[in-house]
Amino acid sequence: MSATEKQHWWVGELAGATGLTVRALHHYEKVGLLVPSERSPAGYRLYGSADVRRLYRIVALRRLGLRLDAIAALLDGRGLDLADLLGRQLEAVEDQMAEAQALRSRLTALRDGLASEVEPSIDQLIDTMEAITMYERYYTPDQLERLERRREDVGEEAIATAEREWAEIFATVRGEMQAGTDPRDPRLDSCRRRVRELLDAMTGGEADLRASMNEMWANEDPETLTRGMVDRELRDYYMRMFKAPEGMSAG
Amino acid sequence: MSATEKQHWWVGELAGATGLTVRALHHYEKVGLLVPSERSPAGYRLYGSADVRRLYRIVALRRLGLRLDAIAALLDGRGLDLADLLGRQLEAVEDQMAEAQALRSRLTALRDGLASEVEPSIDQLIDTMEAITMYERYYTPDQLERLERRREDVGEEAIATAEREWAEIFATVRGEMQAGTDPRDPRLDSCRRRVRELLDAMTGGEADLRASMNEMWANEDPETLTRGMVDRELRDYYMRMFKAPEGMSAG
DNA sequence: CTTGACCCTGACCCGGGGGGAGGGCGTACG
DNA sequence: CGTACGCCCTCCCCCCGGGTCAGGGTCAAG
Repeated sequence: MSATEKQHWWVGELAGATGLTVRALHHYEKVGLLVPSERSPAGYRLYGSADVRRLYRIVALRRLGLRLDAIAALLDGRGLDLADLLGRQLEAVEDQMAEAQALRSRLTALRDGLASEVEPSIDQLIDTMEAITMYERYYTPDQLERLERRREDVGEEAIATAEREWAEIFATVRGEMQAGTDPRDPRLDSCRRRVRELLDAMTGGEADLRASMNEMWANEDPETLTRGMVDRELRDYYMRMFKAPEGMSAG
Repeated sequence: MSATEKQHWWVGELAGATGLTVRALHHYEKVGLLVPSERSPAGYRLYGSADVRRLYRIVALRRLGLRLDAIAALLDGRGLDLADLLGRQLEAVEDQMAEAQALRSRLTALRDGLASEVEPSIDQLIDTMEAITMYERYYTPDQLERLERRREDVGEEAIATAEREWAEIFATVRGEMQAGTDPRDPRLDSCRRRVRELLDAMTGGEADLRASMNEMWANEDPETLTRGMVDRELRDYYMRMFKAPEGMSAG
């Protein structure tokens, strides 16, 4: 109680010192998180040193993303297992990171998917979104992330080159199909080899990626998947190219 | 207009089909995003096939995290550069990912920092938070992430071992200090070597981490930094251990 | 006494709906 | 033909963490 020590602070001083706004301090009072211990005769809020200490704790806890009611409960010692609270907070943050990552992955996929268009239309955007949704049905979030990282690693040019290669391959295969060539004919060996190389480049040889890709390729509409480049007939011919001759079951 | 084709849907059907709630569809109508083109005599909302198509687009765009007003603007063709919108959305998502990552990093650091306590108190939590805030002042987010990854890589046991080693080193150094040994005395060479090894283990030999660490070590209160293990006197003695003899300037 | 910076309360606003009250329809079954 | 059950309607308040007025009082220096 020495006369030289400051007894109380006005709301503006505290706001300036903590980086909060006056309005925020009003709000904290309203929800019962920080009620100034005194008022001046004119009704001004007067915060004592205990209030100030409490405020600094509030600010620290806010940096963990805790909600105001959780902070109040903590500071007032009302139950709440600390470790448990932090654990649940961590879980919530990880959930929202996963959500944000999914969003980002969709947005970048969309950007890449629309990059070739001069002025992309909403229709194209929706189509691409449907393709993305399809991908999300077949790949786990983890797999999608790995695919994305691979795309980043190989770079845009390599991807553009690969796209052209696929187009060439499918053109060649379509030609053989229309010529009536047997899909297992050795004449298609070079195509098969190039396909294997391309797939290896896309998946980095990871088997689970390959499995998910095959699953999608077998079940989904190829026209949607390849944006019109491959129709069902060609897709079925293509799949027969890689089937072992004995494995032809009637199912 | 064939009689066999369904002309319209009730809200509940659409809600069930899209995974939205009836309430959400009411909301979309209120904000003008999706207004059913008809009403039954009793006032029931009747959605036509165009409405349904629009709704599916809304759902697709919502998966990008777009706001309802942005979606309405897009679907109504009101200006809005598509690429620009997606770019800004991506930026926003990346901001919120960075924020979530900062939160997660604080929470895990806190968990690790409090792991040694049986039943951590709020006071200890606040102290640890202050230490974390200090770290954030000296390391960039990127550096913090690298430090964290290194901690994960070396594992808990190695960290605990390192902690014990630091304690031993500081005990030894304190002994020499109290015995009046010159900080540059060769007798401390083995300590210096162990310190260098430990720092290398912590930073993986990355120079910028080392620089930030030195900065913090030089400027901050060592008692806070080491939770009371090192006081200012010992810190200063320790720093002189690594200074070149000629480099002693008066500034 | 005035001026300018500070303070007060009260109220509405944001986003994307959740939840419920109170009451009207649709339709299948007895 | 009644009735039971599920669906639908509108209207209203609630969440969270404050932002942003509006309208008026207070403090300290000149």
